[in-house]
Order: sequence, then structure tokens, then C-alpha cells
Amino acid sequence: MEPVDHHIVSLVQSSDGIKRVVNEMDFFADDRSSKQHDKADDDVHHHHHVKTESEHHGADQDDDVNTGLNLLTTNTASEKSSVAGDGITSSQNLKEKQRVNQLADVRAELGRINAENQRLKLTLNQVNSNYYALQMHLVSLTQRHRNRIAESSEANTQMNRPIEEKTHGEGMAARQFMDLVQTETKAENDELSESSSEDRCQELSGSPGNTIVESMERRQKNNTSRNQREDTPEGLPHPAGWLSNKGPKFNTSKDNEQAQQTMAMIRKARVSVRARSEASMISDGCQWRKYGQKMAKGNPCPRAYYRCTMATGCPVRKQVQRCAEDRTILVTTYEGNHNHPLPPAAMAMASTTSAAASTLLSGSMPSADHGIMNSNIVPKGMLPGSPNLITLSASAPFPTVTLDLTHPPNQRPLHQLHPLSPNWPHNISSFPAHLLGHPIYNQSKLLGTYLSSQGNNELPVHLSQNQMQGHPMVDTAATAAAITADPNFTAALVAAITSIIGNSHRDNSGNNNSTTSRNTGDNNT
DNA sequence: CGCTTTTGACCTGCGC
DNA sequence: GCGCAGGTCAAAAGCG
Repeated sequence: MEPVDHHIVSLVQSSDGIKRVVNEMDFFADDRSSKQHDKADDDVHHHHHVKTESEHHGADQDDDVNTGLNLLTTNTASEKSSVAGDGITSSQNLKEKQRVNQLADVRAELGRINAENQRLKLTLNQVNSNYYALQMHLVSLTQRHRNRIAESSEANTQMNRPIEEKTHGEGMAARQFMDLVQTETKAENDELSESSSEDRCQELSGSPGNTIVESMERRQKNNTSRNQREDTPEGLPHPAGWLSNKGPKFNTSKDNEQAQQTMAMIRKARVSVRARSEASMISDGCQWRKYGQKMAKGNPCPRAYYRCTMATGCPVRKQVQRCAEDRTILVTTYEGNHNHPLPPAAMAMASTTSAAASTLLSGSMPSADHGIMNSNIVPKGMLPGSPNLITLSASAPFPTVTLDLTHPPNQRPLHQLHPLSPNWPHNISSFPAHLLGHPIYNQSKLLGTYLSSQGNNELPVHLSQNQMQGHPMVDTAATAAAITADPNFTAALVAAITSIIGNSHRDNSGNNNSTTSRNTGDNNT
């Protein structure tokens, strides 16, 4: 650690230049030096600063001390003239010195903080570089690993299907949901296995998605491409799986019927976040327009309905309502998937939280599918060691991922989701350029693949409060503290997970988000 | 003037 | 069939 006083120079130099730095520093040197002449027995504090001042100025600035005096000689001279024999003036002079000392202390503190900030930035850049290199390596390794797993899991998936077809109710729904998640994993593996590494890189650079739902849709599309509804204006397959359980069936195949139902359910999947916030709505990087408000039963607080307005026809909606039991808790429920690239503010968290969802839904956690079948709100944490952080609900007609982030930052196990420790000091601003500005699920795939391969449910997340609010990244050092205490993070987290759960319309329904026909309110996600 | 919010009406699904 | 609750629409009002 560098000496504190050195940072004073460093701070001022970086802002104003050396010459002005000297002048500024001379302001105090002059003042104090003159006071030293006036009063022999200065207090220890004062003397300390004079000494340190001379130390960090160094020999190369000795000549400048006198030149700086010119700016302040008036006061100094007047002080000298007035001090002699005047007790009152002497006390004023003492106060003046104390103020100067305080100012010097503040400057020293600022300098020290600034220097530490610079040092952290350097460290951050180094770690980012290492992280990215490692990440790329892991992607390749993970790909091979998952290909092997896919081969072995294919048989199990097919064996489970007859049993599931006999199941009814929400248990069935949940099972289907999780099963499809698992099969999705295989589909993804198949797809990935067919693509070269270059293709994957290309995919990272813009091709939409590889989310669970999307891949399921692709598979379904392959199976039922000629049986899909064409009631959307563009002739694209109706997003619809939302309406599949009441609309005309696409074909008579039982598998396809089941697939339709499952797709509907998956599309209905929601992500709910509970976070403490005084604001009426937490910002998550997206633009929302309120289109309705209703009083929900059992809750005196109204429920507000928002839809994403970042792109025309974006089907993503969210509901915001305060918790009836604790009105400081804001419950935000996201539904649907964006049909547009997310802004960095939202994508930052999306890149990591979607990985959380990928891991969460990947079936890698053995207890997940059991819990989802048998409980309303699964009391089991989907992330080991974080029992209250993420839960899945199957009681609703659609699966819901619930993130309870209402615990205080120092109590909740949020670090397991985004360990902001030096282990993961990266942030969005230092992501490789080709990863920035791309659909979140690509990054989620990247990270999710990594996490799955590692058997690690911890998610590297590093977001700043500024990012959450759509502002440029300013300080990375303060990010960690900001995130853990920022409810915006939670909302962003939810948006990201929502994106990967329902992100299915980039390729086959990206344009079919016809604005708000009466019955498409639910099926456009 | 354009966008957003408000708010009552309307539609749909579901349980009885 | 009826009532209830959730969700959405759309006209009116508000706002910058």
C-alpha cells in the first residue's frame, strides 16, 4: 500500500496537472510554513502535516514552494502583521490552522481512496483477462463433457416418458417442465455437437438463442412444422403455446399434444422476485409502461401491470405488488421473453442470472424435480446452501421461479448467486467486446455451461448499481457493496431468469408479438 | 404533441 | 349458469 500522503499528489495530479498540483499543495505549505514562523509550538497534528507535506513534495518541488506563495501571500502577510501581540488573532489563527489541517486530512483521505481505486482497477483488469481466457477454455471443455452426458441421458429420458403420460395435474405439469428442461439439455448438446467452435462463436455474436424454451420450440417445430397454427398475422407459429390447452390441437400425436401442453406451461413460466424496496417499482434496466392496476384478492396493495416498451411488441410483462404481510417487500413477477436485445444494464445481470436459471433448470440438482412436484412453494433451495433464495412453484398453472432476496445483504446467501468476492471480480465493462451487446442467453449459455460442467451452482455475477440504472460503469470497486444492497439487482436477476425461461421467440416468433389482441395477452410470451 | 398513467369496463377462466 | 378473480383494453387525464 502506498503512503497516504503520496495519494494526495496523485489525486491532484491526475485532475489538474503537476503545476497546479504544486500550487494547490503550496497553498497549505505556505500557510503552514508561515504559521510555523509565527508560532513555534504548533500542535503535533499540525506539525505532522507539515512534515508529510514536505515529504511527498520531494526535492523536485522545492523550488515551486515559493512560487506558490504568491497566490496567498496576502493572507499570510496579513496574518503575520496581525498576529503580533494580539491574543484574539492568535486564537483565530489557531482555528485557521485547524481548518487547514482538517482540509489536509480530507485531501489525504481522498488521495488514498483514489489510489486504492486505481490499484483495484488494475487488479480487476488483470483478473478479467485471466477470467476470460479461462472461460473460453472452459467452454470447449464443457462442450465435450456435456456431449458425453447427453448420450447417456437420452435413454433415461425416453424411459420416463410413458410414466409421465399417466400422470395428471400439476405434478404432471411440473414433471413435464423439468423433463423438458432435461431433454432440452440434450437438444442443446446435440445442437452444439453439430456446430463447430466457430459456429458457437458466431452464435455468441448475435444469433438468438439457445434457451431452454427456444430449443424446445425448435425441436417441436421440427416435429410439427406443418401443424402449427397460423393465426398470427405474420403466419408465424403462434406463440402460443399459451393457448394450446384450449385452442385447436396441432395434430393428433400424443407426443405432440404433450409437447404443446408442456410448451404452454414453459412459456407461462414466471420469475418472481421478492425484494425490499421503498420505490413503487424497482428499475431493472428495461423500460416499462403501466397498462393496468387491479386490487388482488387477499392483498390490500394494488397490483400493477407493466409491459416492456423497449421494443414494439415486446411481450414481456411484469406485475408489481407489495407483499401483504410485509409491505416493505416488493414482489415483482416477470413473464415472457424480450424480443429485442437487452440494454447493458439489463444484460449485465442477465448474462449471469440466466446462467443461474440454466443451472437451476438443468436438472443437475437431484431434488429439484421432486420438490417441484409435491409442494406449492418448494421449500428446498435450488441452490445448495441457499434454502430461501430460489424456489420453484408448481401450484400455479405455470412454473414459477421465486427469488427471495429480502434478507439483509449480510445475511442472505446472495453471495452464492453472485460471489462478489475477488474470485469473480469481473464486470460487464470488462467483458470481451464480442460478448457485450448480445442476447443474454448467449452469455447465459456460456456461463451456464461452465457452471453445469463444474457442478457448481454458484454464479459469477458482478453488476454495479450504475449498470442497473443504465448508467455507464464508473467504479468497479464499489460494485459489490452496491449490488448486495441494491434491490435493483434483484429485479434484474429476475428479468434475466425470465429471459432464459421464456426466451423462445427470437427465431420463430420474433415478429409475431402483435400488440395486444385480447386473447394474446398470455400467449405472446 | 406525444407519451405515460389512471381507471372503469370488458373478457376469460374457474369453481360452485 | 352464475359469480368471482385475474388480466387486459382503451378512453381520459396528466405530464414534460
